[in-house]
Amino acid sequence: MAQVKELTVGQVAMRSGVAVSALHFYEARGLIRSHRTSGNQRRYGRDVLRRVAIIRIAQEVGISLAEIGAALHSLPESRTPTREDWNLLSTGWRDNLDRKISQLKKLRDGLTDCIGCGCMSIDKCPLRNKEDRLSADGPGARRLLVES
Amino acid sequence: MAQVKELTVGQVAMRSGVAVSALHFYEARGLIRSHRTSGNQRRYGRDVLRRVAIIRIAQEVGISLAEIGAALHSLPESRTPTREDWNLLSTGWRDNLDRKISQLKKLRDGLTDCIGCGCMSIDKCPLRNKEDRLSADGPGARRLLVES
DNA sequence: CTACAAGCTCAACTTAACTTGAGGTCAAGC
DNA sequence: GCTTGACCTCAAGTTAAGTTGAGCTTGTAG
Repeated sequence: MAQVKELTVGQVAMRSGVAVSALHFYEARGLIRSHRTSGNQRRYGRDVLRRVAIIRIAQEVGISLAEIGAALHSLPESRTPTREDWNLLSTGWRDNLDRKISQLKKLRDGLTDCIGCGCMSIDKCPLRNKEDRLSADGPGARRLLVES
Repeated sequence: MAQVKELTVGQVAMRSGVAVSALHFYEARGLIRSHRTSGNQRRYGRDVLRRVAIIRIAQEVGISLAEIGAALHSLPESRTPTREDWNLLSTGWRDNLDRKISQLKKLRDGLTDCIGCGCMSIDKCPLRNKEDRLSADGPGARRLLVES
C-alpha cells in the first residue's frame, strides 16, 4: 500500500467540519488518535475522517461521547479499520439504535400507543418502561440522559 | 366532567419517574404548569403526566428542552389537551423526527452508504451533508448540537 | 531570513439540564 | 400540640461537550 498523505489538524477540521478545538478535545478523550511530527504537531491518518464523521452522526442522534468512545475502541488500533470493522461497530450499536428508532417512530406517529392507551403511569407504559430502571431508584441523582 | 383529583409534586415525581427538582426546573422553564394551594404548594392536573412523559421521551432521542418547550406551547393552555392536540404536536415534529430516524437507520445499517462509498469528504457525503450548513461557516463557534 | 499563519498547551469560561444544600413552611398522625 | 415528612425558594455545584484566550513554537512563502 502506498503511503497516503497525512493530515494536519487544520485540514481535518476543514474536511470534517468540526473545529480544531473539538479535535483536540476528542483526542484528549481518546476518540481519535494522532502521532506527532518532530515539531510536536499532530498528524492524522485518513481514517480519522471516518471516525469524526461517525462521532458527529452518532452525537446528533443523542449518543454520548463516552458511548461513542467505547464503540470506537472496538476498532483495531494497529491497522486501518476495514469496512468489515466499521460494520461490526455499528451492529454493536444495533440494540441501542433500534430502541431509539422505535421511540422516535412512536413520537412521530403521535405516540399512539401511550397517549391512546392512557397508560402514562410509568410502571405500565410500554414505551417508557423499556429498560427504564431509573424510576425504580426513586427520585434523586441520575445521569443527564438515560445510560444504555 | 367530574373534578379529577390533583397531584402534588411528589406524586407526579413518583408516577413520572423524574425528580421533584426536575419538575421544579421544567416549571421554571415553562414546560409544565401548576397552580398553588393556599399554602403555596404546587398542584398539578392529570395531563402533566403526559407532558412529562413526552418531555422525557423527546429528550431521550436528543431533542432539547427548548425545542420541546416550543412544541408544548402549541398545546392549548385553557383546556386539557385532547388526543388530537397531542397528535398535532407530534406531527409538528415530523420533519425533525424523520431526519433523525433516517440518520439512525443509516448508522444502524453500518453506514453503508457513506463508509462503502468512501465519500467521507463532508461536502459530498449524502449522510453528513443533509442540512449541514455548519461546515460552511468554517471552524469556530457552533452549537453543541445541530440546531436544525 | 523573516513574517505570519497555523500549531501547541493549559486554564478558564459557556450552555444545558439538572442536583444539592441551606434555611424555613405546611399538614397529617399520634 | 407537636413532630415528622413533604414542600417552598434561592443560590451554588455538577457533568458533558466544547470554546476562548494567553503565551509560546513551527513552518512555509515571499
